[in-house]
Amino acid sequence: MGRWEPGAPQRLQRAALELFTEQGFDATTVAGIAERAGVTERTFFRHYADKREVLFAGEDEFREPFLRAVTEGPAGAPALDLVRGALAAACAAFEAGRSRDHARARQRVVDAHPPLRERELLKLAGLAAAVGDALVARGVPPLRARLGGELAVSVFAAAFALWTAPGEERDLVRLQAEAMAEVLALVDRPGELPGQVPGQVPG
Amino acid sequence: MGRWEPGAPQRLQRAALELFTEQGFDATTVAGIAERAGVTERTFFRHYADKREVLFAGEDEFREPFLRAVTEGPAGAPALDLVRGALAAACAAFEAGRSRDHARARQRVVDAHPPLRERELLKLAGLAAAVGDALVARGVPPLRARLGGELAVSVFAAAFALWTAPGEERDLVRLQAEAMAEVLALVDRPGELPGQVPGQVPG
Amino acid sequence: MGRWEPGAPQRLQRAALELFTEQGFDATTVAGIAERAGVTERTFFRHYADKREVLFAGEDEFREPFLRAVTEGPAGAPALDLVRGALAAACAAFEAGRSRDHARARQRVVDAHPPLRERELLKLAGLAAAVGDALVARGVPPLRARLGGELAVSVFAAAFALWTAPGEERDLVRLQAEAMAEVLALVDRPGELPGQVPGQVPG
Amino acid sequence: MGRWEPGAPQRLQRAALELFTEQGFDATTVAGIAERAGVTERTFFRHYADKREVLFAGEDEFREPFLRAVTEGPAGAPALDLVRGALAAACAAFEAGRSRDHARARQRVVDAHPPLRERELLKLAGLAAAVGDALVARGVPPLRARLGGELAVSVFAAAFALWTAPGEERDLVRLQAEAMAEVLALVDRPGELPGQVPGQVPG
DNA sequence: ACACCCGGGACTGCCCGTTCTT
DNA sequence: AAGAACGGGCAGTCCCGGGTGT
Repeated sequence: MGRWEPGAPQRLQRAALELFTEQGFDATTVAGIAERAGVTERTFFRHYADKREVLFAGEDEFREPFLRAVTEGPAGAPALDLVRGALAAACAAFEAGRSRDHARARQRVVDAHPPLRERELLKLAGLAAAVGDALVARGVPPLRARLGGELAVSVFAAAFALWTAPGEERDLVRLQAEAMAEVLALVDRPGELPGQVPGQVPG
Repeated sequence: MGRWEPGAPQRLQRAALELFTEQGFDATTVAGIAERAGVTERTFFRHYADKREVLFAGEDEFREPFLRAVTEGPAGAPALDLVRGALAAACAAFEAGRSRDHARARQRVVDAHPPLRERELLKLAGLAAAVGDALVARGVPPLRARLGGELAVSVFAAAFALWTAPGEERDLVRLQAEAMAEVLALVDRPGELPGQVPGQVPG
Repeated sequence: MGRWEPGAPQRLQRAALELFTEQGFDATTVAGIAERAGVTERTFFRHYADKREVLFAGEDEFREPFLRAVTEGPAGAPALDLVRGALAAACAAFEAGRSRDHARARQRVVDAHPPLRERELLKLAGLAAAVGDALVARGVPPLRARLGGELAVSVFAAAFALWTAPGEERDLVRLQAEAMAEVLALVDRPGELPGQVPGQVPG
Repeated sequence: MGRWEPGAPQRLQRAALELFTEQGFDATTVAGIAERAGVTERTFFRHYADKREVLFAGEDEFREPFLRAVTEGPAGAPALDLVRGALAAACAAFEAGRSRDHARARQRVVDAHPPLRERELLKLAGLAAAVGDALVARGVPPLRARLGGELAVSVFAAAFALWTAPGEERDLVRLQAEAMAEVLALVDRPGELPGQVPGQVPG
């Protein structure tokens, strides 16, 4: 053990989320975050590449399961089924992670500040591209794969937004299923109506 | 008439695109851009809110037609048809704008630099949200509307990426139609096969 | 007039010299200099490229006369005479500049701190090279010109070191003449003895 | 025996020279040098006091012979003869050291980067001062001794510069002799003409 | 709308210290 | 002795904003 309190990254994350919430992102300085965490500004940047990254560290936790589900999905499955599997895996990984309250608090801050939104969108776009590449590796034509990746991320993001909305109690898997059903309804696919969990046949 | 050469914004845009291309985004300083444009650094920030914005000024040209097509689409039309109309309007507006060569050069730079990608994604996300809101105003349920907006932007972005790809010669409308067809194929809608322009019946 | 006290560069120079004298170069921070000068750290770097440069700004005052004396010296004069002329011009320019007390204080600090010595040596080497180039332009062979430039600077530096020594009262011209005489004595040139002003023939 | 590859200093020197050559001094980070050498940044600073020192380690190889030649020169010899002896000793020591190609590569880098030039000049100034002190110890008057030390170093540096010039094939002793002859020609000492090796009497 | 001067925060790099390990 | 891991502290650069005068 060194001379310092361990867990500097966690203290920095916590301090940053608090300060961003209390006074906003712009009004918060890295020096202020570091001070509250009991380290120097220099140490902040040793752990996080920039002021925004402190809210996004470890957000790739659900990236791996997401991609693995595509890569290891059943052979010969249509692209949409691979996407469905990926969404299910991502939901499972995510709900096993941080608490819903923490996710809500964090998302409130991110949604309120364009610089943080930008970072989040970049991460999501990277995930969408990775899913697209994985679909290509499974034999899906490139353009369709790209759109499949973006659709997967859109559905996930929509479900996540609902999950972190105030008052919402339904769980992530359920919300994601509803979002996917809305996509199908959007393109007017008969036999699946919005509000139903896919796979369940009415009547 | 002032003492200075007019057209500072144009000179700044041109200088920025050149320098970003020559030496990369990070290695280019605002002072360098201003110098090449023959103005001071301070003047740069009078015209553009930040270093990235110089590549995105006036990019909302196609935002208005996009939204108007949704707002003024035929009453009672299904959401997907409104989206289709918006895409067509956006393509028309875009092809009437700057040259394809300029778009290619600009897009090369944007794609190569994460900070510029972030800004682009934020603008697209804003557009998607606006389309979603417009769909809501047309009676589409909120979740479906949100996904419809993102789908519209995904399709447009995919078509645009192809349009600016080196060697690609097909026009934007055609590429957008193909992208939309791929979306339908993805969700396995019978009667429309991928690779075909929708409406064209095989054989 | 702006909102701020004018003369920021002068205040910074003065503050830096004081602090370097009081607490040494390393123990002095740029923030401390700026604070004493009543400006921010940012302003310090706007005026001086680095922490050392604050003691060397405007030191080229004697560079121009030095070089001009070589360039405009009498046609056909031997290299050593051009050097002599340059030294005389430099002495004149220097003594017309800041006070001897200031030069003493500044030189004490520079001599005591290797980083400042390095900067000084670089400036002197640049001057020597410029004199060498000027001599080449006057027809002196390159190698001899280079050595002539370095000799000129060596003599000037030696005289200057004496001039700023505590207790020394002789003026710069006199000291420079003695240094030059020592060079001649060193290479054992008959007819000119050290301690005499060159040109004066004994007996 | 430790677990690590031995010879870290050599690997660091090699890596630094390569990187400085490839991308310049400023663009090269200590972390980059350490990575290429297969050690950590911290280890770099255990071996070299700063980023520049890695190119100057062991450069004092010729300092000792240089000074010894002055200290142990013939009693009663004139200062200039002691200087000559020192130069001869330094040349011998240097040519026994690293290869001429390595010296060329290193010198190219040093000459191209002011921070490295500064360090080199400081080392040379230290040598000149030491030679001056040694001359004082041999009875040379202080001012003349100082100038003698600087002259010795100037001549050596000029010869070294030629020796590392591209295409130059003459050896260091020869070049040093020519430089010394130019000094004598500069002060117009009769009986020795420039371009001749001293001691050779013209036909 | 441009010039200039200055403030202030983000971020990087150099360099040093300590502690634990081998 | 040599190295890994972690943190402190300062120099220096860049982005961006405010103010004032022309």
